[in-house]
Amino acid sequence: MALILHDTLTREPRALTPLDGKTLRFYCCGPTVYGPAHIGNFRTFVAQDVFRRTLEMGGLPTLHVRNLTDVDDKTIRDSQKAGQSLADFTRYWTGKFHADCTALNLLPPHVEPSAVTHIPHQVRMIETLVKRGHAYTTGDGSVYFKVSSFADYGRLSHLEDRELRLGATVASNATDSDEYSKDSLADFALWKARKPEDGENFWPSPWGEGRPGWHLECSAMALEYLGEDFDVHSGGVDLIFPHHENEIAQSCCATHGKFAHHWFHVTHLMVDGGKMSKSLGNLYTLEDLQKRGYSPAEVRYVLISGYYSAPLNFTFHSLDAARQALQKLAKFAKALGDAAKNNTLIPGPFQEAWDTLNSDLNVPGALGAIFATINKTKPSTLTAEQAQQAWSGLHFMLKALGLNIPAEAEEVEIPAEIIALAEARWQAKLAKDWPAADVARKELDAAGWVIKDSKDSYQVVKK
RNA sequence: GGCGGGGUAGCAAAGUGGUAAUGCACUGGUCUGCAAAACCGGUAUGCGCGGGUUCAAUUCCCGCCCCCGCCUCCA
Repeated sequence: MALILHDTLTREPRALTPLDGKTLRFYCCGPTVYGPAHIGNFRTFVAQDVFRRTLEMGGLPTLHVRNLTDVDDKTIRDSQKAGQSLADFTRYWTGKFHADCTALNLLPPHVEPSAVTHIPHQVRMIETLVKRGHAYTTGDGSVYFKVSSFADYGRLSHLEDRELRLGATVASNATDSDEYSKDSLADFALWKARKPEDGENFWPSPWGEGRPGWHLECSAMALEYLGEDFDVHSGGVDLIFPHHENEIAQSCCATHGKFAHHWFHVTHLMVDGGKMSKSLGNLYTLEDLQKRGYSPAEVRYVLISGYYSAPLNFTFHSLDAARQALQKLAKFAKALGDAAKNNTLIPGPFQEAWDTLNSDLNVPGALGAIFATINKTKPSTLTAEQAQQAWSGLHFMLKALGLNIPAEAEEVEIPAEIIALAEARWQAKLAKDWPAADVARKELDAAGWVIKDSKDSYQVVKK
């Protein structure tokens, strides 16, 4: 079954079949490594991860390329502020990013190229664009892409000429713009001439020392690892314009290919019903949430629990709900029994959930179908074979969604006095000495332990 | 203003031209000395508002209101 995915460019759902007939090749715009990524960033990366997992579980191999932006205004500025070299600074934040990705159970991309290590590729591309008349140099040694040279510009974002011309008018009227200003405000930098504030961060080029423009890196790296034509390009909705629009323009003008054939954009995460921002104090990192006692798996659950194309409202209540939902999945898996475990993962009784997932990555619909199946499946009534199928189907879906269900509460050391207290309470209970039993239970509670009684035994667990 | 995404129960969130999945919360029951835990149930006459089409609309059409994002380097 082929995954049906909405395409931003054609604005319609389209079945994904690999251009080369074998491997689905896709590019994702990665993070700018100048600080900790927040959960909004991760909504996009997690959605891309579900995308990849869905393809692979469906039997289609992928080639996943995601870049690291390790040179731009922000990385240069903040590395200087931190008194570090750009390389040291971005290495640190790249490490943090990778740790978060691992915690969130994101499959590492097959290729993770960085802008700094692909300067020659970018320079070559600029040379081609200049040679073909799509780019021009300015007096200071910068190079700009000439937007008016690409007729299709604006097709992805559906921006009309009016908006683009608006920029041009402003440019011609600007009195404070420097003497090297570009022809049109819509034109964007491919190569930025070295400036004093860049410090040590400059590279040689045919146009003099400088550094590459932001938009170009993705085009150059996609070309290097995926070729002139590839299947899917993905990123947050905010990148549609100008970033992806510019990528299309550069790439189509520098090659003979069509660049990405399908565009997959993930809508932004909202927090408490509004935009996430530092000033509102509602910008969270994974670390922030872990400090509050939430697991990465719970965060991942929340991030995938909304349709990728619709706004998702993040709240702490939704994290609590995610915790319970994961527990419910874990309980079901456990109730199937150890004998149900097997290595064959097929959707089986969870076929409806799998179909739903393949329908434009409808994760909330798929989760609903998973729970619906669970609710009508009574583990105790299943034959050994049925239990195995249920286990297989559940784990097939969990793998496709990248959800790790909570492990059995690992054996925590229970202090001797707690064991003694619990035992005393149990004996009091057996002796029907209710007051004494209740006192013991209260003491345990105060100490952070809770009693779970069953017919003829009990359990003490940490609160 | 232009473009795009939304407005469904207390919260979150699917879905459909024929009468609303699912998770949380809430609530009833079983169990319990009472609880907790566990298990079994229940809970939207209604899908932003107003019109229209239709035997039938939350689902299609028209108008309006509100929220979010983008409109030059923010996932």
